[in-house]
Amino acid sequence: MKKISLQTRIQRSKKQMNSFDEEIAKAVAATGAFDAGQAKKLITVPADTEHGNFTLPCFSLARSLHKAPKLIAEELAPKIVLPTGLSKVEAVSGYLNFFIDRKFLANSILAEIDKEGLSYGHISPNGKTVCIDYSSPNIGKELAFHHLRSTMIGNSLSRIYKASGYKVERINHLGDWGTAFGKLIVMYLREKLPTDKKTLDALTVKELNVLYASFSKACEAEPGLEDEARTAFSKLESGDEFYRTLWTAFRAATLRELMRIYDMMGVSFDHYTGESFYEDKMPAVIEELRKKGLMVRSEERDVVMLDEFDLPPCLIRKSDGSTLYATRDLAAAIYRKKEYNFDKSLYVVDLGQALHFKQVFHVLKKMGRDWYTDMEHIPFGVILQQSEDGKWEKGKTRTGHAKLLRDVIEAAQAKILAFINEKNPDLENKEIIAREIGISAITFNDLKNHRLMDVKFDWDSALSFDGATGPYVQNAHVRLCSIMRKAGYDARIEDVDFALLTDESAYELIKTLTKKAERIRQACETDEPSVLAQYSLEIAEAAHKFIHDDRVLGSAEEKSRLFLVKSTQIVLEDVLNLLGLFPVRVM
RNA sequence: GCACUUGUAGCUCAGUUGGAUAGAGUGUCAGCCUCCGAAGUUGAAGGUCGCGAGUUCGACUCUCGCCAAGUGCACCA
Repeated sequence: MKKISLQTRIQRSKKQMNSFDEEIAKAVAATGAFDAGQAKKLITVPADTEHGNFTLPCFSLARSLHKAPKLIAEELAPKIVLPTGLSKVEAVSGYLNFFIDRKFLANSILAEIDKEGLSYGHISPNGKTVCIDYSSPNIGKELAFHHLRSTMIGNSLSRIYKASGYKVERINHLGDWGTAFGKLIVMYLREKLPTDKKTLDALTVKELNVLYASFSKACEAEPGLEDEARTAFSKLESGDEFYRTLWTAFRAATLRELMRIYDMMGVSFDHYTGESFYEDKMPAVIEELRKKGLMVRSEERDVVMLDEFDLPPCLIRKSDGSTLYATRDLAAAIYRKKEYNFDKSLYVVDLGQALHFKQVFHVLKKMGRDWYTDMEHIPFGVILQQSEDGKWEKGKTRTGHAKLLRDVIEAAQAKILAFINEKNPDLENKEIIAREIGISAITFNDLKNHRLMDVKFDWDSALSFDGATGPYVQNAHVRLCSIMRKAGYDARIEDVDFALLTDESAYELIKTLTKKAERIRQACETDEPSVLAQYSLEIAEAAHKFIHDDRVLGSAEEKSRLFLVKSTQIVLEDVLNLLGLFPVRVM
């Protein structure tokens, strides 16, 4: 007797899985009522399970056939020869509803997860490169709470793109150049702080932050200070060695603290090419603009006019000759295209800068860089916190009242730790686990809704274990791990009887697992980590319900159910990874 | 003034790309642990999908016009 290899079986079932809609379309077309293309377009997944796994509305035929849709469906249903893997077709009020064979579904999906593991649902390399510019904080300031959004959205997107087959260049475009450094230098010298090497090497961000605050304060009494700062930056830009020494020290101090926090959050980058990196690449850009006659003199400044796009002019150089944000972004865009030859270049930056990016992209267009269409601003809303009078407000940076990210992380960790001490005091490494859960909770709170929504941050709901939260999703993962641990052996697909995984709870869970590839695709296409955050909730819910309804250990169905537990854990772990959450195994 | 973003249950939000009776969480009320983590689960109540037209068999979804809130709009980034 010939045995069909597992490999062949999987390939066969996978093919059938991915083309259910096509198979249905073909089967329907065989009746002569629809053509296959038309039918495939109409087939959707109904919201309600009662209406099957796939549905085909027949309303569009009503006119051409001069018949009620209800009748059309009823006449069609008995004529349809069901493709493999489908168990029945039903005609209900104008819809043709198709039902998948539960056993077949369980078999094909679990075999696929068994074979592909964590990368189930991923796409193999497509040879394309995407640059993702995220986090990009300003040097000299500590990471504030609102920097979290770009960091976490970008971190998640970089993982999602990698899972979608892209080569990803993760870029931290540090704000390490610009007038801000003029301010720091002015203040540093004004306060007569020591400038010997030892002192400079030991500088901390905290001290720099104090300098910023005192600069703002001093400005109120002495408005001329702003000009002084601009002059100082201009001097730095033109190569003053002493200023350069100070700048290097400021940068190094900030970077040390940044790295510490990124490590803690599990965030990393391939390139720390900040704005200063493009310092020597800007003259060529300016020269090109001049040569092409795009740069004009206006009110003492050099600008590129963008009237034809209904946009305000883009400033290239200030009246003192120093460069601006846009100049550096132009140089950076051109450098990245040359260096990485990207197919896509993303900028994860808050919504407030939409106009700036529009301008930069259009200047590139005028420069004849037709790849400007591959660049995309990925905007997001701000983080709001509730004030005493109940109003949602932005955290403010200028007044220095903004919450520091490290304080927020510490507070979250403490809160989770207190909870662990109450529920599970003997847990090993509980400080680290508490920190991972705390960071995940904050991250999840940030990613669970659409990017463009403002995040209304509320401690109690973000760190709660109930509802749509990070801890809730992690708890589901932990419970699955716990059952696997207690089983004491590794579940194998050879021991599974798929007929035992067809009850309502198991079926719903399996159906949820089938959606992974589609959700990753959707998250990537729309640059929306929230798609996967919502999906993780769906998985957690279905998993909770399954282990609530279907006893695993000690049951007659143990081996089959344990395998479903394992498969679910694998899917959930990867989704948590894609979101940038820590998939903890105990808590 | 112009541009962009957002309006869905008391509150915080989903809504599978135009499909069937608009769904979760939270809060309120009522259930479920001799049983793998109750950090869970079941149910009740809660709606003019901002307003008004249009497109069509069908609109929370697409188009247009209003209204409200937020954010940008030439020497910060």
